[in-house]
Amino acid sequence: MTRKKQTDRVTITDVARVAGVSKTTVSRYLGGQYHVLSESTQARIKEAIEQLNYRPNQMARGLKRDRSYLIGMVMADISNPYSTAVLRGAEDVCKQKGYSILVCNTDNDPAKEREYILMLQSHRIDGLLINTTGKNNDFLRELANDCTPVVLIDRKVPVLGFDTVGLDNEQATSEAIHFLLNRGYKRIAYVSEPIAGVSSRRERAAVFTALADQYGYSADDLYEVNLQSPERLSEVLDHFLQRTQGEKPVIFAANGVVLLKLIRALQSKGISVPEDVAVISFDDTEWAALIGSGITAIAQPTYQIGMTAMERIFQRMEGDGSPAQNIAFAGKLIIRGSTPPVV
Amino acid sequence: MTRKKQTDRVTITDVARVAGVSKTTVSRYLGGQYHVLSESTQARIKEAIEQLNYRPNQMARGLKRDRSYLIGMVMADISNPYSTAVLRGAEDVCKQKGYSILVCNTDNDPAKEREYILMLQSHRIDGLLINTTGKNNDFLRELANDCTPVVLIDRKVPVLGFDTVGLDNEQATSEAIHFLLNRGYKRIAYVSEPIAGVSSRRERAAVFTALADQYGYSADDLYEVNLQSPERLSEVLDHFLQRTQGEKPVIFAANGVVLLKLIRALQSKGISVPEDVAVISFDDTEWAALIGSGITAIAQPTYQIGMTAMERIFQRMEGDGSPAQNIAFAGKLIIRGSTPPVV
DNA sequence: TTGTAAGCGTTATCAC
DNA sequence: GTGATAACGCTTACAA
Repeated sequence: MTRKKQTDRVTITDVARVAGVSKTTVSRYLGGQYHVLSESTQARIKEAIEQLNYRPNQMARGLKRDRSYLIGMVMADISNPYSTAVLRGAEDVCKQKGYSILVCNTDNDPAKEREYILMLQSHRIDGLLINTTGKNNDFLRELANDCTPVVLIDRKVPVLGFDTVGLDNEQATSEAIHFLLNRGYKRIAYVSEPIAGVSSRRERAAVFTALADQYGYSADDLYEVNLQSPERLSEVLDHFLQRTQGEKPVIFAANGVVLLKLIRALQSKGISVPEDVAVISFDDTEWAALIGSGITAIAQPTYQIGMTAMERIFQRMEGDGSPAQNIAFAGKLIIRGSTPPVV
Repeated sequence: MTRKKQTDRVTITDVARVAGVSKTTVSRYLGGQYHVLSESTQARIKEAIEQLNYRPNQMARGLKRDRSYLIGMVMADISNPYSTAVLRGAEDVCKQKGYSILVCNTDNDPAKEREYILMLQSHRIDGLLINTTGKNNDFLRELANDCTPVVLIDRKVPVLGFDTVGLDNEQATSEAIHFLLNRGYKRIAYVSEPIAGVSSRRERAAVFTALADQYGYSADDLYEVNLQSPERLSEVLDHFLQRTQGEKPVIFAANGVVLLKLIRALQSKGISVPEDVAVISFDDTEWAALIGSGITAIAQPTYQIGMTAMERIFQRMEGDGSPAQNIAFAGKLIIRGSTPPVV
């Protein structure tokens, strides 16, 4: 297999030579300025390009035009199906505009987040989508002085003038809790990953707390668990279920990852859903319907979130200077067998 | 919020001016050639860079050095957890080397695959990871004439001299079938997505077929289903289960996505696992353990597949001209409740 | 140890 | 309609 040297790549100069015109003319053709080109010239250039299998060099083009045709996407956890669903929406918009996406996974590590953002800046990305770790607020604030449009996904950063796209956590959480209350549940636990710094977690938890007094369940049953340590979740379950005095308990998982660990913990303890405890969760994962008689879940319009976020980027790139928007989509409650009416 | 114009970006010239040295000297500093720089010069440059918050422009650097520091990753289905797991492995290797990944999702559409590859070539990616749709063989073959290292993931392309990284499908399938036979199963159905063009599907199915005569199960129970149409899967189940004359049947799902649809179909038909039918599957998805008493599955070392693929890319970039390698990792059978011994 | 100058592959400005 | 030519921000001979 012979390998062509990179430097042997065909350039606009080659095309110009073969077509018998100047680089400028070829460049005009590439730029789609057909109205200033004669038919015959167009035809000759077209042929030369095909014959040579020419592909314009985006680095050169980008250097000159001060655009990279690259969008950065920094996600806290790419393994979360939420992230890939958002990515798909974002990508479809990008593709249509001739842009490509640089994907970075921070693993919820703020240091990685900073490093990746610096790296992306080096590539002169034209836009940046961030699902932030929530622990780089000062650093992110500096991005605001930058020229590059930034859209935050799911997680907001206080004070900043960034566009934000995500779920209407207030509506979704409230709807879910009212649903549980209507079904007759009086003892509700809310289990979340660590809330500090992550706006969506905070917003959801706040609704749980705010409605507690009003509706007579205990705000104390808000549990933060670090999912790295399974013991903690086990303790939380013991603590909560022990407190349920005859009343049917329900556990509200703050996202799909929590739900996964929760189900695992319940199974290992021999606790049945929904006989012993009811379950409801954020994120309608692909497998939620398959667990037992199905897990009641709040579905997010993830694809649309990705699309919308990317559309904001392009609007900003095209000069939209309006104040930062906060776009929140409604969640949809999918009722399944894990939350039967309390008899 | 004031927006800096892109053209106001600080350049190496600015740094040189502030530090009171030439561009060349700054470039040497950036390139890490500290041995040719005086301590005081280094210090002044360092300070200037920090003061100005300078980030080198990768497009300019890339144009000059004929390297983009970009790797393309073209996946047939980014929604598949397999893809993101591979991505994580690939990304960790990249990050350490200062490279970034351009992620493209083809949705198993050959046209999209071609478009994305052309786009990536335009960006002059330094390496390309492809999990191909399997329907662009001629197109892919042309990539071999290119200078850019290509590594195929999971799915091979006939004849081509590309490095390949994936599962040892022969070993894994064979091991799983022998496991089923040892457990006493005599009626085995293998359910796969359309096999045409996808080497991993072909390899797995071939083992199922090859062992059929030898071990007395029917090679006719190899079913190809298009997962877009749920009816087809339902028909397959009817057909197969009707054929099982008193013998305990087991269904072998060719990957995690098939498993998902399979479980859904079984549930909607009221067929119990493992009472009515046993189930085994490729891909140890995060939820496999949670379905009923757990689904027996063949785990792939996905993270390692991603790492290894990316390492091959870098080895090729660094001049390794050895013949194309075919790297196949062993799968690991995770035995759960869905395949009890036949009594 | 440092600097000058050419050039990477494009596009933009100006001329014809 | 078309073409010279000068950038874009960087690296790299070659000089000093």
